[in-house]
Amino acid sequence: MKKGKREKLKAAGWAVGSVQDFLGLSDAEAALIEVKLALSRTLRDRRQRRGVSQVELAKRLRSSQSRVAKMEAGDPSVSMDLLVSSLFVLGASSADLARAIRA
Amino acid sequence: MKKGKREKLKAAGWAVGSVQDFLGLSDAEAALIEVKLALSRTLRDRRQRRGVSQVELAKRLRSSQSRVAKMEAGDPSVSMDLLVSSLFVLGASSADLARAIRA
DNA sequence: TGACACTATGTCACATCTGACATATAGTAG
DNA sequence: CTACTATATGTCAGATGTGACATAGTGTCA
Repeated sequence: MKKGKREKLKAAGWAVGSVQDFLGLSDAEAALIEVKLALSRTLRDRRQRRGVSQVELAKRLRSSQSRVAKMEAGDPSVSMDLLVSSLFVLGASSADLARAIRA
Repeated sequence: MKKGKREKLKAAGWAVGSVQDFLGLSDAEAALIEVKLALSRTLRDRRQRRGVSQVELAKRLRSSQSRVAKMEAGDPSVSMDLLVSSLFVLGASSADLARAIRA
């Protein structure tokens, strides 16, 4: 799977949909990126609402603050597995997850 | 994150929920596994309904038949990113994805 | 019978993701 | 100013995921 494209995307600093064909992304690639960005936003929102710091969340995940920052920044190096795990660690339910994804 | 636990799980051949504390899975770990298994089932169902073979799906994904088989078998070596990509390649929408997850 | 299509499972080299660490910036309180 | 907390960003060795391949099993059709 391609991944370099998302790097360019971030460099361009535009919304995903608007640069899809400029970057030559397939519909499936673009859809996946959009879902991951939606999870990123949901994660930051949920964490902040709960008054949890990135350091604290990292501890609960047995990860590191820098990785949490990357998750919330929509960094392409972050897997969907990690994003979803983080939401669950913050107490989200499957229904919450489904709601976050439904664009 | 842990992964060996899911191997045991498969070996045991039981439903996820029922062995959660036997394996010492946290709620978040168990929830993630359940979501991935739900995606597996949805993938097989969608692929079959569309009359697409594993070989054909693999071609569209630029992956291989064996990986598609592992996806549908709920193999722990398969990432959520790949499962979701596959659903999108099969024409699923974000709403379809959300529906599959809401277990 | 044999030939064919579909699927399952194991292995492995290589690509990607990961946690940890260093470091920088911004805000706030003393 | 200093000290502290929170967050961002880059790097890298080691862990995990990946496609490709081999091979086996199943069902179907002639």
